[in-house]
Amino acid sequence: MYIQELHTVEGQKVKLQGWVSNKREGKGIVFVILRDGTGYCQCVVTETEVDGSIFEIAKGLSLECSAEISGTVVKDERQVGGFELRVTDLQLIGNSPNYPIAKKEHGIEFLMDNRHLWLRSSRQWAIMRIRNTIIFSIHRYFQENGFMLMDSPIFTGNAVEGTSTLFETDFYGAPAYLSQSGQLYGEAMAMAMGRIYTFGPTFRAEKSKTRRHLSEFWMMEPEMAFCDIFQNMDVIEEMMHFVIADVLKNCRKELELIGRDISVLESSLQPYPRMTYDQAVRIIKGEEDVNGVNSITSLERELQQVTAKISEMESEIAEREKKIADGNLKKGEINFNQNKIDTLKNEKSELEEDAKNIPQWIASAKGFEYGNDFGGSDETVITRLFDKPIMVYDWPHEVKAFYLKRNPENPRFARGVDVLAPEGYGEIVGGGERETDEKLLVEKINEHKLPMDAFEWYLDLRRFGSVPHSGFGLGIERMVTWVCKLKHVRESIPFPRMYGRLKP
RNA sequence: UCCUCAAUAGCUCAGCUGGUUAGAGCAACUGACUGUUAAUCAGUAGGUCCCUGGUUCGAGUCCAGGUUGGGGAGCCA
Repeated sequence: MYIQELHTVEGQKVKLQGWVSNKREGKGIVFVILRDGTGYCQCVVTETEVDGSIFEIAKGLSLECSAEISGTVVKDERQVGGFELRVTDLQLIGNSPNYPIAKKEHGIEFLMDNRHLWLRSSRQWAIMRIRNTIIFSIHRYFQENGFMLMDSPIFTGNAVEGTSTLFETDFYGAPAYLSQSGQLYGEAMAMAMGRIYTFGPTFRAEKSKTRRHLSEFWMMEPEMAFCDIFQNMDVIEEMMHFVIADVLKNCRKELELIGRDISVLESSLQPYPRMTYDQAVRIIKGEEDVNGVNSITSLERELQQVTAKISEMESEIAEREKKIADGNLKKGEINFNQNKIDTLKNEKSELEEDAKNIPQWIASAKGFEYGNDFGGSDETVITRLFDKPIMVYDWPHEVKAFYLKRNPENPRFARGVDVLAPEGYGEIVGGGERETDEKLLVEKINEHKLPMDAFEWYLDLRRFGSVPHSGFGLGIERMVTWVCKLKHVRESIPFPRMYGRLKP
C-alpha cells in the first residue's frame, strides 16, 4: 500500500513499507513519521494496543531506518496527508544508526557531500517530483503535437559552435568531445522527419562557479522544418504554457511544500512579451521603463531595502544573543533563540551577497555597450522587471552562433531568440531560425575559424532540399530552478556535476 | 583564468585589540513524561581550532604560501 492511496482505504487495515523520516516519543506512545516516496504518514504506536516487543522496536527506531508498519487508517485533519495509521504490527527492515542529516539547518557543502541521503528529505522530494512533471509534460507536449523523439550523439568529433570549452575524451585513439548541443544533428533529423525533438545530457567544461551553471545538464531541443523565427516563438510560448499549467495542476502540494509563491507561474500562462535586442538594451540601460518601472532606479531601491533588512537582522540577532547571555531562560527558549539566530545569520549572509552584487549589476547595466551579448547580471536586471518570461530576438550577428539566419531586412541582426525567465532567473531557452544560405554559412564557419571538413555534412542539408527551419534548446535544470524558485541549479538535478564536484 | 569571502565538536555557529584548562545549541547516549508536529525536561560523552612555515615569552586569533568550499566575472541552457 502506498501512502498517496490511503484516502481510498479509510477505516481499513493496511501495511505500509517505507523509511522513518521522524519519530517523537511520549510515555506509552510513539509517533513515527513514515515516508515511502509517495508521501508522508504519521503512525501511532500505543503501548496498550500492541505487543510489548513491538513497542520496544518502535521506541528504538531511528531516523531513516526502514520498516513495514501495519495498522488501521484513521482520518485526522491535523496530519500532513490527512490520515494517520493506528499501528497493530511493526517490523524493522533495515537499521540506520547515526543518520548524518539532522532535523536542523545544514551548510551546503555538507548537504552536497551527502547528496545521496539529502535526496530523501522532503524539500528535495518535492523538487524532484516537479522536475519529473516538467520532463514528462514536455514529452507530452511534443508527442501530442506531431514531434518525434530522435536522439543526437553524445560523442562528437568537433565543437558545435567553437565557443565553449568541451570535455575531451579518447575515442579509439582519436580525440572526441562530449556534446555541448544536439542542435546540428537535430537539423538533419528534422529534414528527415519534419518535426523532431531530442532529449539528452549536455556537457560544458567551463570552470563556472555560479548559481546557474552545471558541467552536465539535460536539454530538450526541438527542430522544425518549414518554420520561421516567429512560428518558433509561438511554439516556445505554447510549450511553456502547457508545461507550467501542468505543474500548477499536478504539483500543488509540492509547490506549497517548498514555499513557492505561484502568482508568477499563474501570470506566466499569459502571452510573453517579445522584444528585439535593441529594445531590451534600452530597458537594461534604463532608457526605457517597463510598466513605469525603471531598471536602474528599481535596483537602487532594492539595494536600499537589502541594506535596511541587513541592519534589521543584525539588531534582532544582537537582541536574542543578549537574551541568552542574560540567563533566566529555560533550555527550550535558549534552543529556540539559538536556532533563530543561526537561521538569521544564514539569511543575512545571503543578503550580504546581494548587497555586494547589486552595485556591480547597476554599474554593468549603466555601462552596457550596445552590440555585446547579455551577461548574467544583464539578464537579472531586465527579468526582474517582468512577471512572466520574455523573448528577446534579433541579436547582433557577431555575438551569436554561426548557424543563425540573418534578418533579411537588416543583416546586422541574426534571428536568434532567447527566453529569459522572470524574477531575475535569466536564460532558460536559446534558439532561432537557421541560416539556409550556403555562402553565408561558409563565410561564418571561416569567420569562427571552424574546420570546414567537419561541416560538409551540415552544408549538405542546404544543398539538398533546403527549407526554412527553426528550433530551440530548453535547459531542464534552469526551467526547474525557476519554476521552483530555487537559489541554485544544483538542487534541480539528482546528482549535480559542476566545477569541483564529482561525488557522490 | 581573474575578483571576493570563508574554514573551530558528527551538524550549525560563538570565541573582541594575541594571554590560564576552547564554548553554546542540535544530533548521539542514559533517564523522566500517554496526542506529539524540528515535542519537552534532567544528565553523560564528544576537539589534529584545514595544512605548512613565520612573527612572539605566548597563536584558534597576526603574517606568507597552499588546500578545500561559497558568491561573482568570463562562457552559457
